[in-house]
Amino acid sequence: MATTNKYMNIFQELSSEIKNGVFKPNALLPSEHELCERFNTSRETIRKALTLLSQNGFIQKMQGKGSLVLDISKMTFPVTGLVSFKEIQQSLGRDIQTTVHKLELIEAEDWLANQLECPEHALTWEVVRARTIQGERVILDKDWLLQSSVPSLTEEICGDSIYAYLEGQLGLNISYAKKEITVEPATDEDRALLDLDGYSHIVLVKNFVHLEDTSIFQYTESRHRLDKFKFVDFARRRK
Amino acid sequence: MATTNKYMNIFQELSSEIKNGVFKPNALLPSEHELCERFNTSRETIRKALTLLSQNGFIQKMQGKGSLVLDISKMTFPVTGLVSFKEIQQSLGRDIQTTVHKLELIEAEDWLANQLECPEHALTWEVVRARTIQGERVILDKDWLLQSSVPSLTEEICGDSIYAYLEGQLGLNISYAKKEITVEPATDEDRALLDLDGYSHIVLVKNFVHLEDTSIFQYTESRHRLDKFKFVDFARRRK
DNA sequence: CAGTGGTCTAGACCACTTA
DNA sequence: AAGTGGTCTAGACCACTGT
Repeated sequence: MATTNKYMNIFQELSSEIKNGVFKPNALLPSEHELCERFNTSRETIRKALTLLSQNGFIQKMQGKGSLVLDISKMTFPVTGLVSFKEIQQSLGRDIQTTVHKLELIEAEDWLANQLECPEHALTWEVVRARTIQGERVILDKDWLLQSSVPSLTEEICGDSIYAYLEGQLGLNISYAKKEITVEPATDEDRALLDLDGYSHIVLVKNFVHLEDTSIFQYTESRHRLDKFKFVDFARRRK
Repeated sequence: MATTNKYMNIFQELSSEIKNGVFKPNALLPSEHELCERFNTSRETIRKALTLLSQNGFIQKMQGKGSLVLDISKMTFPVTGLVSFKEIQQSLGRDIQTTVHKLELIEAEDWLANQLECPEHALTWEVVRARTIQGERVILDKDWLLQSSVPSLTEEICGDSIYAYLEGQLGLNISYAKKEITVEPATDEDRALLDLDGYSHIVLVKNFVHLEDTSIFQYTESRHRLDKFKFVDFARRRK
């Protein structure tokens, strides 16, 4: 829970107080000066925490006035950014089953080596999983992970959350990702492993995940039935 | 060009140097200490500029090593965040025509008042525009703007860029927006005003745009033909 | 070890809001 | 005028990377 960072701790404490209604929407946070006293720290440190709150949609800072608490309930929260399928569904309190259809160590073909920006024939875990929500198989997740970063992988881990294993057990440092969302014709595999319900197309979310050394170690295709797809994004205007 | 902010100027100068190849991908930026000397400023100010570069995908900071320049060309840049249709298309060098189908001042019905979080019957500009790309009408933009924020609106402005008018002429301060992306059945209006090419569904991007006082002043539905939709997102992991 | 970035401080000055 | 947030500074100490 407690990270070593002062401003990170303050951010987490304030954000959970907002979530728990200690600070209500449309009210003002205590002033930066007051927060300095409460957390016994300097103003720049408080400001780093407030900047994080602002970037994550918790508050709106207004010069001369204060920091206004935004209404999180209106934001279908935080589905944007680097959040795994499981984290999102858990936050919605959904009931999900995962079926692992494939878990193999393969050699990367040229198209895959291209996506992963790795040498051809690099050893790669290929994982195919279907996600069942409320009795319907509506998402097909296809993952490729470089074995150089992930030495071993078991069906048990894939049935749970790969992310939790990577960050928790392996201590991999994920730093950023690029997502691409498009709509594509459904493949035979989609029709076999999903309940497509007559839809001829699927929403394809490609995800390129980078480590702190900037190398790609995971490429994911998340294939969603059209009517079960939703993406929410919160963005601040950069002047 | 030159904002009053030192760190903003440094961010813009460094980012354009990266774009122009002064700093090449996979090379390191000068150290923070060196940048302090070059820009004649303190280290925290340099670090604010570098944080912006990092958040926007230009660099990856590595403790003990330095700031690595990322390969922007791989990022289909910056389609994420609060960028208007016109800005995106211009950045891709595309050839676009806009047809204004409707431009009326109406009273907000209940569903619209709900989206805009405004009183019912509030005076609202309703704008419907079709976007033609390479000869095909593939995007239908439906905008609603509160007249209290936008007193007048002409067909000429709508044919160009509403955003440029709002920020440039009216001086409106847009601060953040929430986007929702889903897939919906095409309506009769979609079929009438777009070249749907047989597709039964469209990608719907809802956009709620907020001002600095946090009020919503614009609600937009951007309806895309399935095969002409693409969304790119760059996200950093928040630990 | 020297050099890098990561965090934190105490204070300064400015711009904006409200009364 | 007093209180708020926005910017900037000069310095400190720490953690990590390389040689």
